[in-house]
Amino acid sequence: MDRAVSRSFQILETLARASGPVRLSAVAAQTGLQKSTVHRILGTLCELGYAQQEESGLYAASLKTWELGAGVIADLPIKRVASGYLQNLHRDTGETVNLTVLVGDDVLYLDKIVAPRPVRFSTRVGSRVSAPLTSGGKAMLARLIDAPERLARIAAQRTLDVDALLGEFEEIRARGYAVSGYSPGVVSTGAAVIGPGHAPIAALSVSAPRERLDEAKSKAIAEAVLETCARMAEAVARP
Amino acid sequence: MDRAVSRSFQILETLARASGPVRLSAVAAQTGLQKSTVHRILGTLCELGYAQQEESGLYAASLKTWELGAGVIADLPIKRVASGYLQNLHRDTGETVNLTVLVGDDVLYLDKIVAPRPVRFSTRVGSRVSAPLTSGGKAMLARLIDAPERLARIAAQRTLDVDALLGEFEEIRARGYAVSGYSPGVVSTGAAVIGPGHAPIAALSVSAPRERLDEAKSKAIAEAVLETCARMAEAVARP
DNA sequence: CACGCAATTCCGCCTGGCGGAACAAAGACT
DNA sequence: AGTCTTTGTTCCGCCAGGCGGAATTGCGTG
Repeated sequence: MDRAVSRSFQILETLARASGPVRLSAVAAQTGLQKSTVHRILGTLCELGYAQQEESGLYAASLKTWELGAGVIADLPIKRVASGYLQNLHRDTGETVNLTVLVGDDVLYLDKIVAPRPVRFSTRVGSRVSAPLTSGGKAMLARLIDAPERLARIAAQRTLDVDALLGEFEEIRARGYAVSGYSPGVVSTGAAVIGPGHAPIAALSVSAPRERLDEAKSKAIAEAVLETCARMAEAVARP
Repeated sequence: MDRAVSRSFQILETLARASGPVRLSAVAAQTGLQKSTVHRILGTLCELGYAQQEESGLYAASLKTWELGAGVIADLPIKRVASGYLQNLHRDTGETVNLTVLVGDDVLYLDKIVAPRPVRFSTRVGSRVSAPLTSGGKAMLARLIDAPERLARIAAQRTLDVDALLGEFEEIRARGYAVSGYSPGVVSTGAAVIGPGHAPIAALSVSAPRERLDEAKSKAIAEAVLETCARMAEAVARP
């Protein structure tokens, strides 16, 4: 395990996570590394173009870091197809729509289209949330045979009503979509995109503030999500 | 300059750029590194979660790499505002719209919304193209005082008609937008978003296949681009 | 002007990265 | 089936390069 490599990513991560440029000593403090070590590695990162030093001396991750990441997602089959379906879903519902995948026990937000009047507590593209807290995450988990084990593992780390969730999963499998409201005042409706091999490969979800929803609109959204997921699954199956 | 750090990014870059998983020996060949070195560093990258090894033995960059990049763009003022304006521009024109920034002498594609019937030769989000080849790039360059020097520098590396471009820049400054057709059969119309400080901070452009364009539509697109850029500049100025 | 904090540089110690080579495993070709 | 090739992995001795404590410089502040 190359120590310098590990440290360089530790440092780049703190830069990327920070909002705005950050001082050298802050990086050192946050990573627990020696200032001189951080200085040297930041020097190399700057030389390589992954970080930049402002005139003020502060450091920031550069767009080259973003480019690197953009490269890995570019040839992800899901992402290539999804964009069009996301647009359709957004057009049909008029609300904020999300594309997520399951990564470990979390849901990772791959893409989103925000509504003209966006919801307040909005997740960022590139952020992770514990899967059972989100509609898309629940929709995907419900389609996995090892869902009980997964829930048990997750419950070991955060309070979670496993039995209630397992019951909810039955319901989700029956009607095809999941509902969640972990952000206050926001209702999310999500469904899984089933890949060839019957495994959920992604989820689409629609998030709307509760006050914009009545029964009819909720139903319309649920149907739109289901319909779009089905179409997208087809598109993924035959390239 | 930490050698291991530099090498680890070299390796991760080749993984990210590749389409699909890649074999260890291919990485070694492409980077010119020793197999054992690549193996060790790849091991580290896997441990850190930035790369993954498939059952078949092939290696690929992981979504964590994408997450890292997503973090740096998340708090970029331009990107935060742009999304809505991109959507508007797409709705108003019905064509593929792009958001680019100038990085060095290249234009970097930050975001795009593709038309239902997309153009054939489409640039990828996260890719770079030499600035003077694109409409957005020309629109931004035309607003820079050191444009002549920049063009001269770029011309040293690729064939470029500097004088013609400088003339074109006059025109671009006069009417506000630039036109380009470096992809065969595709016409792009772009304009710069001027930040506080009178420097171009980004560009919006619309790409459409020539056969879908008549004079009226071209004019409408140019106006929509100009209008949207102006509004976006306002939005960036006052947070 | 003096103080304090942050960035940078220095330098000797020594660890951890390096790469050639050997080994194992999986195909490919005859 | 047997051989040959190629690829992934492991081993190990050498020593360059990374490490970090401390000293120095530079900047902004009271």
